[in-house]
Amino acid sequence: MNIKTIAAMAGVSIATVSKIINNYSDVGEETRRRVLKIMEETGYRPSSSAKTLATKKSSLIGAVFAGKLNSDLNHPIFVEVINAFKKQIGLLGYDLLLFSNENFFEAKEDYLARCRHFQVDGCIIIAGDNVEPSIADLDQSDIPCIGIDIAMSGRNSTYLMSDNAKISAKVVEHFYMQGHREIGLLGIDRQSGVTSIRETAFVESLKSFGLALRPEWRLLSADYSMEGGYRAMKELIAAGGPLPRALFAVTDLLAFGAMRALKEHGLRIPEDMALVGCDDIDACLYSDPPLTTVRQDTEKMGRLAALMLFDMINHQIDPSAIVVESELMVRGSG
Amino acid sequence: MNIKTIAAMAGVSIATVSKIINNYSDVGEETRRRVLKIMEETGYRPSSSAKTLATKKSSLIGAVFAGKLNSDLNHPIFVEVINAFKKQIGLLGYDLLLFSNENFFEAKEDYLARCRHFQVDGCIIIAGDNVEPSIADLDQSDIPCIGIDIAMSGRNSTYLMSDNAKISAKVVEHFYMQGHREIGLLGIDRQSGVTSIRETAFVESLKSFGLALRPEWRLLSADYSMEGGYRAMKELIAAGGPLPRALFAVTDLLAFGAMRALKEHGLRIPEDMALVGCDDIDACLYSDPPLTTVRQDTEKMGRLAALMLFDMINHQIDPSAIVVESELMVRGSG
DNA sequence: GACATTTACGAAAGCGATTTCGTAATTTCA
DNA sequence: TGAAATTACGAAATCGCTTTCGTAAATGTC
Repeated sequence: MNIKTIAAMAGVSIATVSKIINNYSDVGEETRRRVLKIMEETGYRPSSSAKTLATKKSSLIGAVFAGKLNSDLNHPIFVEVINAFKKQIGLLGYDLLLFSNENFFEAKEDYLARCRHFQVDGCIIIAGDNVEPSIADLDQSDIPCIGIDIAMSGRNSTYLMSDNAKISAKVVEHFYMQGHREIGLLGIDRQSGVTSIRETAFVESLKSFGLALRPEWRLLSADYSMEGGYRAMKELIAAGGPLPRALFAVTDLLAFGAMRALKEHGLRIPEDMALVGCDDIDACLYSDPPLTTVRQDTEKMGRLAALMLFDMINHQIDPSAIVVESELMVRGSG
Repeated sequence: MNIKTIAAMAGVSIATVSKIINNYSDVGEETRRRVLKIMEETGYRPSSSAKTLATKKSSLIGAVFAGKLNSDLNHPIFVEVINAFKKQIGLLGYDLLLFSNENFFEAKEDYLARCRHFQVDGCIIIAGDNVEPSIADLDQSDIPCIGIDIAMSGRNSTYLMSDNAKISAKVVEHFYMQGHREIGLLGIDRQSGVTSIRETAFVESLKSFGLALRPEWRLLSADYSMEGGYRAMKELIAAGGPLPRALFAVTDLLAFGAMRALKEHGLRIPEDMALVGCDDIDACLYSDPPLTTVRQDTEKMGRLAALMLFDMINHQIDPSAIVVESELMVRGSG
């Protein structure tokens, strides 16, 4: 079932059928109706590969998961972003191509080559920590790209991220308003990614309130797991020194770990220690007490990303980066 | 940068270049090396659309989210399955095409048409409740399909699901061995999908132990949300009658809801009521107490699905359905 | 009524690959 | 050494669609 079949059935040339498909004006009204009817009846759909070959447009958006979360759809925040993105981009007539990055046959993951291979019209890059350098090629290429949680600098690229500095400021202010002065930070043993922005901004923010972060209250986890948060808090308690009365964990998972450690030692949340996480993953609602946290508006992030990318593809505008506001969700833990 | 460029640079015909790309044997060793070198240096990659057009194979797997979870990547279990699937299918040389199903311009979601449009080599169908009828067309088509949590019957289709009946049996046995005889069920106000299998199997299993499910201990939620579980449990408590000593929730989220309601009334878990969920979503580890649940081996499910689909595509075998064993994860709640 | 426009359509040349088949050149073998 | 077999390559058709350009017929204009 191809364009030739339709043309033959309608008694017209394939050029005419093509013109009807693409809404050209130089087709007679009666002919158009006749061909349209046949297409409807036969359920004909033009081949995407032939169309792409001819037009160099694929109506496909490539999705790259870069850095530490390589290939991981299974990330509480990003899956929400990509989901919202997919919805919106679908409304705009595109489908999402998830690049596999498990192909050991290729020494290096050359995302640019893969984008060209599939002739994607645009690309979304979801970034964890330690993004691989090949992303830079994509960034600098002529393919419209939008980065999530990664700063892009290319002429056809832009990015979108939460205002991570503001997130920390909001938490500090929240603690301060509640009367807390003994405040700790549970962070990550790493110097890259959005969480490190949160950490430094948190310290800065404390300063602006005339507070300093005591070194022993700066807890460090080796990873983002609950286990990491648990261990860090255990160590702090074991050290026997005074504990902070409020703690900001740069990630909800870390907060859950800390929460467990605190409970094991009979400490109450928030009475003995107020606890605030970051990201607002689903589980915040299921924990006991429900975790106070900073909500990243993932739905908005995904939707905006799609809208921006669409604009870049179709009007080659050169947009500036987008910063999405976050919201403090005050629940039971602090 | 196309095959013609490479051919010109190497001083051979495009036919020869193509043969080298596709590992034909009738190419001289020296020529092969020379062309390969040029391809390497220029970073040339054949166009996917041209290749697909010529071969009718796209190296693409279509992913359809059908039924109640329409378009929702954001589902605790399925996202893990699709993630594992993506990994494995990537190793086998395929990429994943996520169909958008938000395109209002098409009255009905004709997945078969879209598969043909993109000439996907195979298709994975992730199914929630109330699957739309158009899935049947896909099922009966010549396109190799694998269903997750949906029974497929087509000649080129198969499916994979957890042994949901066994899941319930395991829970009943667990409760029984712990000495529980007063057992309740928290289910869904619906007659389709895997959870209803769990419900009926649970009742059957109780019977096999000589137990009956008291009607008032069969709690019903309108949806799968935590809120639903919370409300159902609230009502049961408000009714004032005797409470079961053990409860199986067909979904972890429902269990979390019930857990909250119980806590609000000062009831302890598991001392006053043992609670077991189903699916083992991440949050089970973060709840207090950690939720005893039945773990679906999503990693295995995704991997097996990919392997099966690959076999179906490449050896047109006609495989039988796969049932994946689940495992009871005994944690703090029951 | 003669000429200029407009309308409606089709022929044909791509797009970038694959694949069949033909054919020189080379090797094998009796 | 001559015929047969093998090797190494290329010409050309093909996949299904888009798009330019040409043209016959219909329409408009004065």
